[in-house]
Amino acid sequence: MEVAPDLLGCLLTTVAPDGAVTLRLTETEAYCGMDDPASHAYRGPSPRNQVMFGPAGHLYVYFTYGMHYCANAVCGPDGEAGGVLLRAAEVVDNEELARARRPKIRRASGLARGPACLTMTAGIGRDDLGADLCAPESHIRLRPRQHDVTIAAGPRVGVSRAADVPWRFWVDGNPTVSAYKRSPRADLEVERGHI
DNA sequence: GTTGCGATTGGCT
DNA sequence: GCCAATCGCAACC
Repeated sequence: MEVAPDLLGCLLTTVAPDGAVTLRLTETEAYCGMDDPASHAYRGPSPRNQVMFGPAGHLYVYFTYGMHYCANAVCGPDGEAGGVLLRAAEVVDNEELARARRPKIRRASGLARGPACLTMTAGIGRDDLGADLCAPESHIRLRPRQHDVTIAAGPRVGVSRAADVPWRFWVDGNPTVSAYKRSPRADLEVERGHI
């Protein structure tokens, strides 16, 4: 959890056959392993989530809604399943390639606005599951931020459980941060809780 | 073996 | 603002 705000402003460079794109992270969301009902790791290790239980600094990629990929930076000690969902970013290098990958997006701020948009623009897919984010020779690298950022925090997006914990972090005022939409299921959970 | 639904997006009303 | 698209996981029967 503590890592999620620290990732804001960090640079994510992905190298693919068609070129390299560098993103600056503007929105992240923490998922805290087996204590977190909203985490994929909540019910223990499985073939799908095993990367989350491995050492920190690797990439956990999952496929959702039959069409989208989302990416997490694994954090926390080996054996504990901590992850930070990369929700949004701004393109800082090779906007031309980023636009080529997302031809229907007009505004630069929309290229990596949302977790699945981010993976599309970065060229991240299933093959990148488990990639080492820290190794210098890795095709996906995460580098520390070079400038301070103003951080805001709030409830997580799109999760049906534990949506009330303020584990979503973003760069305050940044246009690439998606507008907050509360999960309809989260509302159901809240209503249930009050009845 | 079957079923329900998801850490979503983009297009249409 | 609402809804379809589309498939893998995991909870059930």
